[in-house]
Amino acid sequence: MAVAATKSNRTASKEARRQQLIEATIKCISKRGIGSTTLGDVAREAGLSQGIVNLHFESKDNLFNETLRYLAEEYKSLFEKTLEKSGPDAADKLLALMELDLKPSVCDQKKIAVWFGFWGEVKAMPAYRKMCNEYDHGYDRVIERLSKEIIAEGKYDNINAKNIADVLSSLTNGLWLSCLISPKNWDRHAALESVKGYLKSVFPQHY
Amino acid sequence: MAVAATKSNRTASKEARRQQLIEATIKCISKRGIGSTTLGDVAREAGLSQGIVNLHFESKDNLFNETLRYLAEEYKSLFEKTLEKSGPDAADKLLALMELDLKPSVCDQKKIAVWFGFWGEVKAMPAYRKMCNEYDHGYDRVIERLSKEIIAEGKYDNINAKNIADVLSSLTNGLWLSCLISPKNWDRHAALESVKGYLKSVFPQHY
DNA sequence: ATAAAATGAATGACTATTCATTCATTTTTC
DNA sequence: GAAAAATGAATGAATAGTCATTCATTTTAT
Repeated sequence: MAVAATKSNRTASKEARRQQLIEATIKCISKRGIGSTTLGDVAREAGLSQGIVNLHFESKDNLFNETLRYLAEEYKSLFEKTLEKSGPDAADKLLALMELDLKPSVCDQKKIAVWFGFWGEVKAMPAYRKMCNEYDHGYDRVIERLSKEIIAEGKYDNINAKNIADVLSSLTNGLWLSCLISPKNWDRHAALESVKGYLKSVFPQHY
Repeated sequence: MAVAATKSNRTASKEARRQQLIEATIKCISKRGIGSTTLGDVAREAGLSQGIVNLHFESKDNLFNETLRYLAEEYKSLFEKTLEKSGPDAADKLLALMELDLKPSVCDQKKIAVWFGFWGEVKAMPAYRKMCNEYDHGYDRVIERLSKEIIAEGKYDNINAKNIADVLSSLTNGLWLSCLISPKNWDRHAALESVKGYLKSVFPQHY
């Protein structure tokens, strides 16, 4: 059992508190949106006191930045693990990565609400844009590289790996948005079929 | 010349003022995000006084709702005009609608920033979700119907019109998001090629 | 002159941040 | 091993700043 968990509720380790507050922030943002999430809300959600966020995060801005970074790191780690464990072919890896994006742990209403909340504020906070760009660019390059391999293997003509990567990343983001806006009609299985349908149509020999 | 335009700057018609304030709102949201757009900002952007928004829109909430409705109506009208004037075949109509989404007047950084701003707040404001759903659903049905026609014409096997419609709408939203987040690398032409590439791969006889 | 439109200072509600105090835990002392 | 002292996490009331909204007054149009 981790040390932090053995401690009483009153004094948890600094790291555990930060984690607890970030999770409360995700819940609050997904319930109320960024605009109407107050530090009081976050503290209440975490079952702690008014001043607690400033104690651990210095400022509201910083809490939000760290929350975004937390989600970005979590995704990054899943992405890398997936890339590593899937295979052996590029086609398997590409499919595994697309499946990852639609897994319940990634394509989760709470988390998506936070992502879109931040994207909506991207103009106001250049820090968000910078962070998003840095992470996303890396993923796009991986997808492009895998596409290139598949294209070479299949001797596909007339298709462009960059183009495929663009479509796949846009498609994923778009599917997430539907999940956020029309959760009632949202169907994880149908979404995956959409992605597979696309892969089949561009790489018919592989899927 | 329209009547409104002939009036002096000081006292414009009610409609012209509302329009002016909605445009100022779009500018402000695209610059600062929804979260930090104040009524003072909007008034200043419009070159008017502090209390002006409440005079014409009653409340901030109402101003934001009307702004969203304005954008939605503007798009609706473009969509209908495009559907009507393009053709004659379903394939032409479908392409024209996809091209519409990437035209500078629609795929415009300022407007997209507003859309995503609202989407980010969708959890907090059920009114937004309702409005988005109502409009979007109508477009999806049109796209699906056109896809069905194309499928029938081309006797395409193994493809599902609903699926195509989902992909196309997700793809568009995703391309808009890239335009918002990475405006530096954003390339309208490449985006259109991505969409065309998809159409070609699912409807090879038509595109 | 009257009505309509616009102004902008004033109000009041809300909320991020601060900080003196409380409390559980750990360390030191004897 | 028990009592005393120190630590630092957590609290929550108080502060300070922001901003939506109101409204008495001014400006403009007819």
